[in-house]
Amino acid sequence: MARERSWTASSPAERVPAPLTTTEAALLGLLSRSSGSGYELSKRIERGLAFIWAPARSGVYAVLPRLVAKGYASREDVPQTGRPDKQVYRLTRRGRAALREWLEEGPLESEVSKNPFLLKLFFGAEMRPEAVIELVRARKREAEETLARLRAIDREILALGPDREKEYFNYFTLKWGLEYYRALIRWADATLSELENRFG
Amino acid sequence: MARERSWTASSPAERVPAPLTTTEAALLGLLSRSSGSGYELSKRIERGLAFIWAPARSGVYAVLPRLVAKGYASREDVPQTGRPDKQVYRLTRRGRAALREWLEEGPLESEVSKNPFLLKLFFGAEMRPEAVIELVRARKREAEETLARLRAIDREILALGPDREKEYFNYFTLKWGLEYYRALIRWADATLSELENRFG
DNA sequence: TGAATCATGTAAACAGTTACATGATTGG
DNA sequence: CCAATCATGTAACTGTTTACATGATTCA
Repeated sequence: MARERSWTASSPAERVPAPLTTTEAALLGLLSRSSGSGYELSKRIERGLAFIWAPARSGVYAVLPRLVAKGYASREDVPQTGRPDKQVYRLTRRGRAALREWLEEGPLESEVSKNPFLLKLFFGAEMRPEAVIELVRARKREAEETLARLRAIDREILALGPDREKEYFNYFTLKWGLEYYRALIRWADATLSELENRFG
Repeated sequence: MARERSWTASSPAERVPAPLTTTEAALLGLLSRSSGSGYELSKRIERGLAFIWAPARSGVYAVLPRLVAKGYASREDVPQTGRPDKQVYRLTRRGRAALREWLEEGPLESEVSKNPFLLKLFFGAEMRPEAVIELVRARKREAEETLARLRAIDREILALGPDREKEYFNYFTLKWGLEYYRALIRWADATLSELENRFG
C-alpha cells in the first residue's frame, strides 16, 4: 500500500477531508443512481456522460478502491463462474454526504478547456492559408457529427414520453450541448466565409 | 539531468521527433511572433492567451530549456544589474518547422473540456433545488463577467483602426469567445426559467 | 513602509492516460 | 472461427500545478 492521503491538514488540529477529484465525484454521482461494478460504471460513463467527463476505464478501476478506503463506498464480492468475480460498489451514507458537499459547496472553478483547435487558429499567421481553412472546416465537420449524435439522443429522450422525468437534469446538459455545437457551426461558417473571401 | 526523451521510436530505424505538448506549442507560437524571456512570455500568455491556454509560470520556465534541448529555440544570456540575468529565448529554424508541423499536420484531437459545472448539473437530482438554481446563476454571472472582458478587448482591437491587421487571426478566437459566452448566457436564462418555474 | 514588479527556478505532488496482462463466454 | 463482451487490475509514464526559495527595484 503506497502513500494514501485522504485527509489534508495545515495543522493536526483542523483536519479536513481531501476534496474529491472529478473522477471520484463522477463515480459517486453514478453510484447515487445505482450500485455497479467498475465495468458496468465504465459503460454508463460511455453511454451517458462521455460528453462531460470521460475517464479511462483503468482510471475507474483505480478510483473505486480509493472510494472504499475513504468510506464513501462499500464493496460486495459477487462470485461468478467463468469470469473474475464481480466487485459491486454501493454508495455509503458518508459517500452521499461527500457527493452532496462537492455538488453544493465546492468552489466554481473556472473552466479550462484544453482545446488545441483555438490555439492553432490563434497562430494561424504561421500556417498556409489553405491549412487554416482546412482546420476550420475539419472542426465544423466534427461539430456536425457530434451535433447529429446529440440530436439522436434528444429524440430518444423525447420518445420516452411522460417517462422522461428521470432525465430531467440530464436534459439541461444535453440542451447545452446542442446550443454549443450550433453556435460553433454558425461561428465556423462566418469564419470560413471571411477566410475564403480573403484567401480563397 | 534526468531522463530526457525528445524522440520516440518503435524501432531504432524509424525515429520520429516526439510530438509537441500543448505548452511547448503555445510557447513556440509566441516565440514565432517575437523572442522573449520566461517572465515576459508568461506575461504575454496572461494578456492574450489565457482564455485559450494558460500554463503556470513554473511550467513555462520548465519547458523553455526543453525547447533549447530539442533545438527548437536558442537561449541568449542578457546580463542585468540588480536582478537575475535575463534568459532570452529565440525561435530557431527547426523550431519554426516544428511549430508549423504541429499546426498543419497534427491530428485534430477532440476537445475534453474539464468543466465540473456540467457534471454537477448532470447530478442535479442529488442537490437541493435552490442549490441547483444558485449553481446555474453563478455560472451565468461568471459568463457575464468574462463576456464583459472579451467585449473590452473587442473594443480595443476595433479602436486600433487599420493597424488591427496584425490581430487578424486572434480576432477569430475572440469572436468565438463572444459567441460562446453569449450562447451560454442564453442557455442559462432558459434553464433558469425552467428551474424557477418548477421549484421557485 | 510595504505592495507590486522584475526575474529565475526546483521539488514534490497530482490527476490522469497508455500499455500491458489474463481468460471464459456469447453471438454472428 | 473470430470478434465482441464480460471482468479485473497493475506499472509506468505524462503533462501540469502548487508550494517553496531568493532578492533587488520601483511606485504609491
